[in-house]
Amino acid sequence: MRWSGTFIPTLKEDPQDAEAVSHKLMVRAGLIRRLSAGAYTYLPLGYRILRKAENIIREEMNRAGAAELLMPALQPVDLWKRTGRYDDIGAVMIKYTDRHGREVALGPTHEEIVTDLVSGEVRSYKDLPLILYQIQTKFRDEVRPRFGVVRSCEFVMKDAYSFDVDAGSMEKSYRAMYDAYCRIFERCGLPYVAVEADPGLMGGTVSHEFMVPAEIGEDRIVTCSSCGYSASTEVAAIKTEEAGPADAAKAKSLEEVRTPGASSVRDVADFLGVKPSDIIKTLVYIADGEPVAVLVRGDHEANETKIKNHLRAKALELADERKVEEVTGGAMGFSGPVGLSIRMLADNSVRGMVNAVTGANEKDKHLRNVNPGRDFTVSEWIDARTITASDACPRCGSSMELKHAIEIGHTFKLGTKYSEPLNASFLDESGRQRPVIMGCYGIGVNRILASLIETSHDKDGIIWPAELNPCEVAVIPLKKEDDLLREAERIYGALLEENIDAILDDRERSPGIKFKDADLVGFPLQVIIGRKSLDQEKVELKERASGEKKLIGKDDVVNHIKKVLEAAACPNFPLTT
RNA sequence: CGGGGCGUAGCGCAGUUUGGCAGCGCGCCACGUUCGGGACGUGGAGGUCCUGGGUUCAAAUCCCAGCGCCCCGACCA
Repeated sequence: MRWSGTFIPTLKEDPQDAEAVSHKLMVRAGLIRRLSAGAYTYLPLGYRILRKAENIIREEMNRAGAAELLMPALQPVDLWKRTGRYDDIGAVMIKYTDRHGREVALGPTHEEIVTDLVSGEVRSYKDLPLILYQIQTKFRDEVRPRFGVVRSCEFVMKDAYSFDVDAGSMEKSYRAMYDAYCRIFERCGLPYVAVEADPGLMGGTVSHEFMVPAEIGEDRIVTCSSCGYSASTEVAAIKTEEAGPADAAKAKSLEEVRTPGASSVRDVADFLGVKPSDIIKTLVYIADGEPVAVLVRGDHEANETKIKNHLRAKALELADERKVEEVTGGAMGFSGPVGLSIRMLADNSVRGMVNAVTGANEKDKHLRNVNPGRDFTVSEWIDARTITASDACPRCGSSMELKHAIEIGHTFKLGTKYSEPLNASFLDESGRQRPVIMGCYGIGVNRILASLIETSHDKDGIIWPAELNPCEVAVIPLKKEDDLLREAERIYGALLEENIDAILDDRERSPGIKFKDADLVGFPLQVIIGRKSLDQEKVELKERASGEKKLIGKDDVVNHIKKVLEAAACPNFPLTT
């Protein structure tokens, strides 16, 4: 590849519409350009990286025994209606009505399609197990596209689906995929963490998210360095030493106080001179149409995933002002548990609270000295709040770290959520019809690039790992002089001969520009051919990551590069299945 | 969808408060000198000031409406 003719529009300054480091660098290095919010063009160099990531994924999926196929992005919506996800996912699904009046979706994911496919073809236990995958563009009408390719409306996903005869067999498929994911992210040079997660709309019981800690991450995870426990904050359980009942002897008598205008926890705490942890926050939710009150301590965050899972609700949302008034009889912001007759869930930490402050279900009024048990009755004590950095590890009790992270992969044990409604079944050895047991496994390929850059860059540009980069070696002649150019051509040609991915910077530009661009784009190895070194029959080899430069004989440099690349390649990971 | 910000040459921006010739830096083109970390000189090209409407002798600038983009929130597989 030659620089001229490849279309690598690099930028000296940050684009004004980018905030995230990875977004800025991808635009500056000439990897992507925005078409509209959430839709990006991959320029030649960006596309090369994307394809390298895809190939790493391909190699590891194939190695794990999965088979690649390609399904249509156009999907008839009735399959989605059969699994009940048409309503669940409806809003993010991009749909249109075709000329025959049929409703068609642009695939946001493919569980329905692949299950339908398999249901028609798999009949016997002898056809199983089976793991199918594809690498394809997905479409989602995102509420808020963000951070360049981190959350876009059109993105490349590797989605895999496993089909097994029983749970034990599915466990093996799941493990094979999980291990393959570890190898993939390792080879991509990502500092990833696999965490326990909530399956959400995908369904199933168990799921793992593969996360890359990064400031711009939209998800939050906790990790324990002592025992290795890690989980999404959506599901991380709280260690419940706070579950003891209140000390009744200390309880003072209930008292109503005026708190004009003070409705937020902060305001009420300041107004009454108490701590946020002395306040019981009362949230009114609507779960599948039914009102539910949820009590958490003032300094805690209610965890909607936990609440939703406890209620086994399909939809859970905070009640609006009108609904709050209807349910509590009081103004929004002044809700409290005393006298409230709806179903009431409370976080375990509320149980031990003595003489707490709550809303009085009346505008501008709160209650003091509220005591659980004496003043109100909770229907269910549950773990209803989100873990914080000060909580102990639920497994070993040590302190935990809380980080933002980008989700790059997600694996699910689905069970029969799709195989049952779509009739994907097989005959077992005894001739009995049984639904296949499924798993599904996704990787956001674009996010691999963005999260790698997010975690691997310096002031000059991007630092790519050995296997994932726009090009392994850049050959850079510094001057337009015949012998320099001739030597550059020779080395470039010899690298290609050796199957080494190389780019020749054949532009007539000043050395400064070539140096800056090479570091910005981040070619891992750079062969610099200048007057000073060539006069001694040598060229300079620069390592982008360390910035280290050495002089090497011009006839030895290709062999030297070969060795460096071999040493940098990731070792083969043992297959555990 | 709510809150905030932005929209002027390919890119980054000033000019808008107080209406009066469309600007700066980088990039681009030509010529010359340069050539080891974004060189220099001289000359040049390049504009729907986001769009539409209004006010005015006069609008990038004031008013109204709309569009686009970014950030925060809500939401999220």
